[in-house]
Amino acid sequence: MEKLNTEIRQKQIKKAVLQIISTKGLGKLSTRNLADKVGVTEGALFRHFKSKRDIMLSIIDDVKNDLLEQMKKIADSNLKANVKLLKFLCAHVRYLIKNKGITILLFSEATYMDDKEMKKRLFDILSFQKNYVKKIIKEGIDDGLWNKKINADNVAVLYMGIPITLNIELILNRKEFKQENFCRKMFGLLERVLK
Amino acid sequence: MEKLNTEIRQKQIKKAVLQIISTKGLGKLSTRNLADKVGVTEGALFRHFKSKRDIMLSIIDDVKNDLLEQMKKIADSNLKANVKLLKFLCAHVRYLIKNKGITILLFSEATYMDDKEMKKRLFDILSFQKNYVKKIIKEGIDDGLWNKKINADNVAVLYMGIPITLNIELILNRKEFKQENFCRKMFGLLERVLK
DNA sequence: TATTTTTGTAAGTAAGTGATTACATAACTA
DNA sequence: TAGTTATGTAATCACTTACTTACAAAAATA
Repeated sequence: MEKLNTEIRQKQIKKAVLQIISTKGLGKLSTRNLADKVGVTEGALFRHFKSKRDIMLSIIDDVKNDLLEQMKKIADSNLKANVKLLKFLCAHVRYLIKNKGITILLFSEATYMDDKEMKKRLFDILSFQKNYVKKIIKEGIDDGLWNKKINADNVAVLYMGIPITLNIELILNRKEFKQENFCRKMFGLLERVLK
Repeated sequence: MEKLNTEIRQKQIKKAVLQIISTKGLGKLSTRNLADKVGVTEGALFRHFKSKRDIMLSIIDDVKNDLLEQMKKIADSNLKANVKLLKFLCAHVRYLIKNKGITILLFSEATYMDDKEMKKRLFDILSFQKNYVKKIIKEGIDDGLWNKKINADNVAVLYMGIPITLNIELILNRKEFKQENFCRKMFGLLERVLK
C-alpha cells in the first residue's frame, strides 16, 4: 500500500469528487464510493479531511480561486470596456463548459444539505462576479462608450442570468447544448442594452 | 384514525413536501419526516404514492400545470406584445417568489438523484416558458413594435436568465432579496434589447 | 345490516450513511 | 540503522434510508 502525503491525497480526493458528481450524480457521492474511486479505504479519506463537508467546502474554495482569479485579471486589465466585457463573458462561459456546471452542482449540494456556510460561500462567488461586471460597465460609461443613463447594477443582474442559465442547461440537457458563438451572441444583446 | 381518500391525501402529502424542503431543506425530506408532517405513518404514504420519486414527479407536474397555464393565458391574450411581455415576466417572478424557488429545488433534487426523467420534465417546463417568450417577441416584431433584426431565440435565452437568477438568489440569500419593481426594471432592459 | 374495499398502523426489512476504532507499515528523521 | 511520525487498512459503530409486511378498522357498497 502506497503512502502519499496529505497535499497530494487531498487533490486526488477532490478530483474524484468531481468525477463522481459529474458522472453518477451527487446522490452517489458517499464516502464509500469516493474511497473506491481514489483507490483507498474510507479511513484514509478522514486522515486527509476531517469530514465530507470539509471536502466540499475545499472544492468551493478552489472554484473561488480558479475562476475569480481569471476574472480579476480580465477586469483589471487595460483593455477597452467593451472588449473587456466580451472577454470576461467568454472566459466565464468557457470555465462553466469545461467544468460541466460544477458551480451549480455545488449549489445543489448546499441546497440539499441546507448548509448555511456553503450557501454563503457560493453567494460570495456570485457577488464577486457581479461586482466585476458592474465595474466594467461603469468604466464603459465613464469612457463615453455606453449610455450614462443605464443602471450598471441592473445590467449586472441581467448578465448573471447568462452563465447561470448556461449552467442549468448543461445539467438538464448536457448533450444538446450548442456552444458556437454563444458568448458572442449574448454579448451582442448586452451591448444593445448598454448603448 | 381518520381515513381520507387518496386524492385528498396526495394533496396533503405534496403540500407537506413543499413545506419541508422550503424550511428544512431537501436533505431532510425523508419518508419518515414526511409521514410525521402529514400526521400518518410511513406505510400510509406508500398507499397513496408508489414511491418517493413518484411524489416528486407529481409535484413537477403540478408546477407544469399551474405555472404554464398562467403563462399560456397571458401569451394567448390580445394585449400588445410589450404589455404582454411585461405581464408575463411579472407573473413569472411573482410565482417564483410565492413558491420560494420551488422549481430550482426540484432541479436540485433531480440533480442529486441524477434522475433522467425528472431532468427531462424540468427541461420541458423551461422549454415551454422559452417558447412562449419567443412567440411574444415575434409578435412584437411583426407588429413593428420591435427591431426586425433581433433574434427572438437569443432574447428568449436572455429572458430565461432573469427568473433563473432570481431563483438562485432566493435560495442562497432568501432575506436580502429586494423585489420592488424587479420585474419592471428587468423588463426595461429587455426593451432596450428589442428596440 | 352484512360484506367488501379502502385506508390506516406497528413493526419490521436490507441496504446505505458518515465517521471511528485498533492496529500495521511505509517514509522520514536523528 | 533505530525510532518516530504520517499514512494506510479492516472491521465496526450507531443511525438513517426507502420501502414492505401482517393485520386492523373505517368507509363504501350490496
